[in-house]
Amino acid sequence: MSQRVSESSRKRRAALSRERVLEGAVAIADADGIGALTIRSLAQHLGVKPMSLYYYVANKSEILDAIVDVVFSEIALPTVNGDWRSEIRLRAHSARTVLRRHSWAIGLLESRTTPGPDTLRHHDAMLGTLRSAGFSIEMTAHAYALIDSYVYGFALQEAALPFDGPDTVTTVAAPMIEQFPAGEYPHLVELATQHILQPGYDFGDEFDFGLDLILDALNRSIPEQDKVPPS
Amino acid sequence: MSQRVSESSRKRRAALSRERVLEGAVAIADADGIGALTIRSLAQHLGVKPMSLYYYVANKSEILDAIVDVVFSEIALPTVNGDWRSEIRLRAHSARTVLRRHSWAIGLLESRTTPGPDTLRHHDAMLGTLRSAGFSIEMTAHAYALIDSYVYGFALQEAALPFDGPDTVTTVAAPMIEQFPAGEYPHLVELATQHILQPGYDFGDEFDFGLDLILDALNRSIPEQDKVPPS
DNA sequence: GACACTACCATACTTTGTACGAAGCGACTG
DNA sequence: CAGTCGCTTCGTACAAAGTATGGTAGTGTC
Repeated sequence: MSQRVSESSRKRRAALSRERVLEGAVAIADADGIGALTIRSLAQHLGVKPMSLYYYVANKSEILDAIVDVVFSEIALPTVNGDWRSEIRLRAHSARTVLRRHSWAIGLLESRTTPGPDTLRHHDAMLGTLRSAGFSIEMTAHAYALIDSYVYGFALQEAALPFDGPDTVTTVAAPMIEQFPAGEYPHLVELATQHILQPGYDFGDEFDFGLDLILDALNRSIPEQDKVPPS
Repeated sequence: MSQRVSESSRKRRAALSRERVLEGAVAIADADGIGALTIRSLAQHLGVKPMSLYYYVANKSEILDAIVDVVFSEIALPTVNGDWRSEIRLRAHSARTVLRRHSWAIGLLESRTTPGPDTLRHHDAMLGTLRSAGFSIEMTAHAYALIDSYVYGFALQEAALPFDGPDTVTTVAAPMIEQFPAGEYPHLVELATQHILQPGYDFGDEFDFGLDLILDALNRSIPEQDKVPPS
């Protein structure tokens, strides 16, 4: 992470590198959203001129592909040791945390169809854990599609929530509800006033309910004799 | 909602309207992706000049908000009559179908935080169905977060699949796998060669497995005396 | 000293969103 | 019938963004 270039070579600034470009891209997207990530803003962030970046990346699309892979690299990998449910739960929580930190990544997933090496490594570890737990190949496909759908979908919903930074549920949702045409959305109002707007409610807490429900139900589908006992 | 302008007024072209603008926007996004949707392309599609659109929409962001709402309006609403599970299943399938037709919508969800009227109506109907089925308010919140996470997440994964049009799984996945460093992703290769690349496999079929698993598990969580019997 | 290689950059062109203001046209008024 | 008003459409222009093209400065090699 430090420069080993002689001080004379480049005035004072750390040398550029593909990694520094990607790091900078993630930093900008985290701070100001993916919309603020432009070649020019990234160059400025790095203290160079726009065209310099093209020495390290072919184009902006490649940057987007690469930072999605960076995001995957931050998600903790499950291992094949130990209880499969706690392993999967751990990586699910890790995925959610990472996707919350880089919430722009979810929107990118839809358009990026060339998975990077870290993404592939990630999928492979998940599949390995499920197979070792005793799931058949077919069941592994079912389970993985289910688990990842849930994790990504939950992250997507969290990202779409209108409160992110200083705003709280109350400051945003309450005025919104007041604007509803009277009686137009009765159940939405009921849920909001009687549950979501109550002090202490946190949408993020819903995550564990669904995750455990899914993992428990999946556990029931492993034939007894194939089950790998928790170590 | 119909034109009361005399035929002479505008040469031959149908009169512009906010609806026609949004329809056009959806058509372009469906055909060539959300990236192809520009003010200029949309204007050309409608046979007008770019600046004309700004009479009906404030800016492009409003168009994006609005077409997300259009997508929601296409999803079938569940009713409160009948078996809640089949109602929810129906709308889940509808949602998946619609999100497949408009796969660009998923990527937009993350950035659009101002739900439109059709979106709200949709949520309200879902909540109503769950409440009528006998779920407590708290349980309804759990269930809805779970169901929608799954549906959106599944749609997101489908959208991210590299094969969409004429490409089949085989033509895309097979060469991809061959490029893997040998032995780097053993479980991925196992799953691909022994299951996914087998004739007849369709990722879309995974949807029902997860959906039924979730609905059955949720059903178990309704207290017996609160259950509303299927009509 | 010629050369090549690496890392960075100046210029300029294209594509976008959109601000600003005007023009066409039907309806209504006098 | 001229004038004017409001609705709808458009011409022009500019700023921001991606990037093609072709440098150039520094460093090492023979």
